[in-house]
Amino acid sequence: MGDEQVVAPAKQRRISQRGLATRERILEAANRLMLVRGVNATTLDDVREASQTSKSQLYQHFADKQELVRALVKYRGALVLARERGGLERLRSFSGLVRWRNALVQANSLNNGRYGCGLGSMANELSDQDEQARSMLSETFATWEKLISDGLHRMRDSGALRQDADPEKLATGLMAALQGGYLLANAAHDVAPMEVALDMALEHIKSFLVEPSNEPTR
Amino acid sequence: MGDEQVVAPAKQRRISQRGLATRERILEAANRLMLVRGVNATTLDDVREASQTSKSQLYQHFADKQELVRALVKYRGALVLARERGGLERLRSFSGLVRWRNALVQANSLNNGRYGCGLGSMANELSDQDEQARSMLSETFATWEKLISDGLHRMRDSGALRQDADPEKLATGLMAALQGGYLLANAAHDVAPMEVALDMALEHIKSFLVEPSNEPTR
DNA sequence: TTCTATAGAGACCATATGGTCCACTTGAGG
DNA sequence: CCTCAAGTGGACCATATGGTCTCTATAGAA
Repeated sequence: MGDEQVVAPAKQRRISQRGLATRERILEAANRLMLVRGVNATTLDDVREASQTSKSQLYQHFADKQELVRALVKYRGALVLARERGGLERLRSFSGLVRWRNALVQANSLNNGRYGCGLGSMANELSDQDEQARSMLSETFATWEKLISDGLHRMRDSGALRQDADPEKLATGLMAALQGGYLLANAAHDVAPMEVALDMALEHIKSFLVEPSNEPTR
Repeated sequence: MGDEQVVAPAKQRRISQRGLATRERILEAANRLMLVRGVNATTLDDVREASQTSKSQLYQHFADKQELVRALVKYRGALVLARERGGLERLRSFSGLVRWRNALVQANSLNNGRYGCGLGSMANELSDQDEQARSMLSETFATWEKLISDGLHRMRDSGALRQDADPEKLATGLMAALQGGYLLANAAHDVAPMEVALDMALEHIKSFLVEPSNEPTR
């Protein structure tokens, strides 16, 4: 052994558009089903049926269920981060934070609080079951928090936030309030707790504003 | 139909000490296993083995797995509420809140952030799967929050908290921070996020103190 | 058009898991 | 001591579920 890596072109399997589309369809179906039923309560047969594919497709694209789940963690993480980048990368003021809050609350209220956060629920279910998934989720949360803390840094640099504000801690606190809010809202089937939680976190951030604004929190 | 309820003594099955002990053993084992593996990932055989019982015991005390899970929801709820009553029913000052925070953080740090809150994880897994369980969990959260808000009410009545403090909202916010903290800590395998989250909530409550104390947050 | 590798359908398999059943044991009341 | 219901052990069953395999269809390169 030693040179087969050089000689063999790694058996680079060609992948067609059609194949890619199928893979996408599977992930999309898994995403939908596992959000409402949870990962462990969703069977491969459910996914197969919902994605209009066959067993062989599932196993052509994913080695086993665990791999599908891990791919879903990436997929969902990418979705959430893309959405959040849209709402956070231009964040420069407290009112921007309020708009961000309102968007999350409104989206969740459409489900009456149900289902919670796609990342949070996976984290809960997988953290003690799949170390690799846990690690990816943890990184995704970190990236998400960074989007927030970057915005807070911009606010601090521009003088909107006081110097003694700690953007990293504020971001972690806000994320915890968001996740806890999702969880309580899901248990209550009511967005209200999520609103209260986010408002608390925003009030706390507000207390670091240089000149306390009179903007309504909602 | 109409009088069988009056006539029949409801087939009141005698239950012996021995039987009760077995039931307890089953619940205790289910509690332990399902906390670390999750409900759906724990099999009845796991529970049977861990509780040193047999299949017939399981089905003598619980109609099916769902009933066992519902019993566990009650069991765990009672445990948590008993523990929390101990820490909260004498709550009369901000420093009491800090002690409460410290106890939770220390307990969780023993697991390096793992496992999260027994109620929160069940809520996440069961809310979209078992309406009855969800409803019980939601009530348990409400009772838990009430323990907190009662304490805050006492603080407000005694003049420690300002009149414009809203104990119910503060309690919900604190609970969300706690649950979100558990979740992030579990994903990170590190208590730190939980500490930050709780500290944020406590800072927020502190901002309602009549005379801002200089007590350290930890 | 022909050839070949990928895409796809779905029968099939092994096992895990929830759930049933029956025979045996135990213990408290008569 | 006898009796009988509660308690217990564990074999057994049906099915769900993850996973494999084989045969066919399709599409792009030559």
